[in-house]
Amino acid sequence: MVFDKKMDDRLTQLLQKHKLRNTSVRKEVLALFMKENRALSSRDIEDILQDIDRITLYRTLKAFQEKGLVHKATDGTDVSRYALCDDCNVKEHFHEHAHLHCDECNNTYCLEELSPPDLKKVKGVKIREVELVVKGVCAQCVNALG
Amino acid sequence: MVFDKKMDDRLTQLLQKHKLRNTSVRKEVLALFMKENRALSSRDIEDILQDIDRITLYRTLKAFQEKGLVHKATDGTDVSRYALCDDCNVKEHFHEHAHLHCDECNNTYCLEELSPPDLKKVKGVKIREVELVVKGVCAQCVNALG
DNA sequence: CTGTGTGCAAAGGGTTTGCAAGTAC
DNA sequence: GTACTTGCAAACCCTTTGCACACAG
Repeated sequence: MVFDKKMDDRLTQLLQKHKLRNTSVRKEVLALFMKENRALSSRDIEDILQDIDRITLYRTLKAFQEKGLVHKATDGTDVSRYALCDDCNVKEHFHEHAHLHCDECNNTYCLEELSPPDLKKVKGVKIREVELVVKGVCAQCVNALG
Repeated sequence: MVFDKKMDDRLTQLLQKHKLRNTSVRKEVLALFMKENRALSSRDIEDILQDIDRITLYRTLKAFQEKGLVHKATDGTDVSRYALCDDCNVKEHFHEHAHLHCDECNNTYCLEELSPPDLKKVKGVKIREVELVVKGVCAQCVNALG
């Protein structure tokens, strides 16, 4: 995949910002995350970017996650999915948003408008991160089904 | 494992109530769920009940889940964990509670006192189930760590 | 007796590790 | 030049499937 200069610069900058080396695999994967508006599993990426080695992909996702470029999107399924950390605080890696897993298309989307409840009322435990997992049918499929 | 009569009756009744045949494997697994106050993975159960065949265990958990005796406890890890459906509506299998996964002991507990927020405000999607996934340190470990 | 559960073996799917060659900086 | 990344093979772990035997109702 060849990107136009503007896109290429953007990808390079994002990688550098997260202290990740600027390789073609990483740029392709990152570009895919920016293009798709859903959480991607390793399998999803593999199916779309067919020229990428599966093992390299696992390591790429691991590196992205460690450097705070993506986060694991818990969606209640057995498959690990990842989504871009657009706005999250990289240091804390705290994600106060929700994910919707669609029963129909089997995709997972971030529900930006939703945030988990305040958990101050829970006594005795230390809370580091909260995620809201929603299962149902996404807007696209609701429309398609009529 | 041999249970006293009272316990044995209780196990048998619970299984019958959920239209599950009354076998020794199922009684042992069910008894373990009742004893432990945490969500159990297949591996957890296997480690504790060492005489139980792994494959039978998978099938037992699947049957329990299908008959509404246990539910999958989403906790953001890669391992599937199950917890007893004490109070949930079996028909809908709707779980309005939260799970806390402890970074220290790696266990997952139900947070009964917490319930997910009302999601009526989300437009355009159809919501079937909501789970709240909390990551942090459980009460026991908070105490142990001082 | 009939349908279901159990246990073994084998296979499947996703993920990780070891290592040699290649590449970014 | 050095440290990191890539790609292939192999291994690993968790889970499912097929089949014969055993058991609950």
